[in-house]
Amino acid sequence: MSKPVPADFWTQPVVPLARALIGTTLLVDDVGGVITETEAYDIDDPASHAFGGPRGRNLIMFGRVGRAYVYKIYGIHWCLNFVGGAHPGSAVLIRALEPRYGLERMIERRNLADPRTLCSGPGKLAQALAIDQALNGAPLDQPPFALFLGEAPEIVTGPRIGITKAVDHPWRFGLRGSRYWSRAFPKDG
DNA sequence: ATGACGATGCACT
DNA sequence: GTGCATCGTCATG
Repeated sequence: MSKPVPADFWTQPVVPLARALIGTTLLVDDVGGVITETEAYDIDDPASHAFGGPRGRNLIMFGRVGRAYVYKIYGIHWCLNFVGGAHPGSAVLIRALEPRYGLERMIERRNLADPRTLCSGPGKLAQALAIDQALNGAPLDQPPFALFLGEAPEIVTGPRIGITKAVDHPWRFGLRGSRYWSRAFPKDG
């Protein structure tokens, strides 16, 4: 963990932003680790909650950058996004991280001890870091959030997971060689 | 290893 | 009523 996030970090286009977030250390209340997997979602993107313009739950995506967008999926799991990009209506889904800090609290919350699967998926990550609706709209540069850039790592790329529209956009990014992904990336990536 | 399936709430038609 | 930016469990190869 090293330098804090520069002020213009969040206003770069969302795809480079999603790449830049790989290798970043994310803490929520001192629990977290190194982000190993992200996905970009943009406004002109049928798979995005922002598609079709500002309404209902997606309003946060059209608000200030550098904030959390948290939503519930399948009635059960929470998912954490970072609002950012060159224009309103874009965000980065945080899909996985390598646990480094607060392992005991993650293990409690997940009721499972294998570090490999503690945060290997957006729903698991949210559960391990106690992300829920209460953090929707919360600024990422203030507690309980803390974010620290690392050295720029090597990145692998692939199609996004779990969507049925715009399936061919290669907007999923991973920390090359990490064992802490939700699923493998296709070869060559 | 891969695949089916249910859980459970809410946005949208 | 339908469809999710998912996960754990169960079954089968």
